Amino acid sequence: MEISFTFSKKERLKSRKMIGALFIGGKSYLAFPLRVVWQPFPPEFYPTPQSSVQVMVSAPKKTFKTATARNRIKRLVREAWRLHKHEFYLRLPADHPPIALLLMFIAKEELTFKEVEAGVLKMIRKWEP
RNA sequence: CCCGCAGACCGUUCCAUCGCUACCGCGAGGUAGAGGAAAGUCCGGGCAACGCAGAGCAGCUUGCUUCCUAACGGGAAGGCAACGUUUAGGAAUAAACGUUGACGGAAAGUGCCACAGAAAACUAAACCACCGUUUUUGCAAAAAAACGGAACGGGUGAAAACGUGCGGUAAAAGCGCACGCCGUGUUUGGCAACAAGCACGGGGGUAAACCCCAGGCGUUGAAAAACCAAAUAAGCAGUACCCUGCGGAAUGUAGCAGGGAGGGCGGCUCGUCUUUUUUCCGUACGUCGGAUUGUAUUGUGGGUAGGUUGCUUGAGCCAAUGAGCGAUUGUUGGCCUAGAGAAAUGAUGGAAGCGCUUUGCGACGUGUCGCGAAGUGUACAGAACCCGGCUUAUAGGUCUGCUUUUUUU
RNA sequence: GGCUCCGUGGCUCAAUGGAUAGAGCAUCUGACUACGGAUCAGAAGGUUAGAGGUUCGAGUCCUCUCGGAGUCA
Repeated sequence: MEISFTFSKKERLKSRKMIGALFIGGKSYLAFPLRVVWQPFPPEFYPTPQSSVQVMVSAPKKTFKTATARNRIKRLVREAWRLHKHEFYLRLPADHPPIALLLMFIAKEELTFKEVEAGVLKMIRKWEP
């Protein structure tokens, strides 16, 4: 498998409907400082996902008041995912349906890139289909 | 020079690696990519949809004048008021400079003004003190009581019925006079707010209490709106709801048997159960035609998921020059400068710049400057249709003007 | 992105522009009791979210800021 570090529009979760479904019925687990929520796409889902994994990142407004702080957190998490997502792809069975993935940042203060990267690696290790 | 205040402006840069969004290119790749507040949403517009004869009422909102502007609750210039400082005056007050001002109307009306005080607003009101007359007491001075005069003084209060001074009087009072404040009318100056003069008058505060006067305002906001369009509901249009035989009725429109087709149940080359529409009309008497209702299905329709447009060339930016005290604006030339959409503009590493602290060396005017080292800081904050303002946040720096103090000459 | 509302002791709420902002629960102290509860008496606890203004006087009226809640597909 070719290792790619890109993170384009196709790999982002953009469907409002799928996001709503995630919050209602997604499976979740904790990998501090992240809380992971995920769910496979239903087979008849339209528009058909272009990638085997679609990811979104969120940071709560309650702990990070300013838009700048939230942007910073989301960029760090997205950057860590971009650099390590190929490891997740290796753990994914070939015949598995496409999945939607939500990474919620739940720490109370801003962390460094190293700490966020460790969290993303932990999250990939803990994932089980 | 330092500090402070006011105003205007700037508000990090470079390299490497891995990325993101848009556009261009067949491709390799190339080009562009947050702000002064992008923020708060406090105002005003553009734009869009819907509504709309005209006028008024209600509601909301603005409030010295003139000007600027697409418009504004914004800005400019001016007027007036309050406060501070200085000067003049015996004082009320005036002038100059600075700062601030939601700055129409309280002599249209209504309400309110706690406590204290005699009285908080009817040409009002007599608590103490003041003055006169009468009576009583007393040698007298005077005291007490009654009646009357009188808002000058005291006291209360945030505020006491124009202010200061002189006259006047038994004592007093805008009662009279001079100066001053204020209102109305009028003349002059000014585009106007307003100012000055003259005449008449006499006035508590509160309109960010009700209210009066004058001006303005249709409603809803890009989740607006237009287009394409899975799904699904209503509506509209079309099609289907059977075949064979027997047989009843004519005052009627039904029934029976078999077959076909669909569905359910039972381990199933069968069996069994069930459905094959409802209501009505007829000039038809053929088991025919029409209407209606229901079901199924096709099309249409509608517009959800999703997509496209709106979406960045605009009251645009820069420069020169003309008009204006100024806000602003005319002309000419040049430029194109983010366009995302659960939401891009980044991450990591390394340099540099700037500031602060500590410290070493040198210079001189002895607390500053220059050079070097170490540590540390580098803010507030992220476009969401677009503009014009206001308000709030902000490390550090630059420029201009000014007050006071200190030091030196 | 737009709109509406709210903010008063630890909690739940009052207060017409007018004295030192009041009530219940909770807290503390004392009494009662062998002890505790209940009861009785008393006390403490407030920058009325913050700042500025109007007024003689502001929790209340006006402006701005901060925080919170709700609502519109």
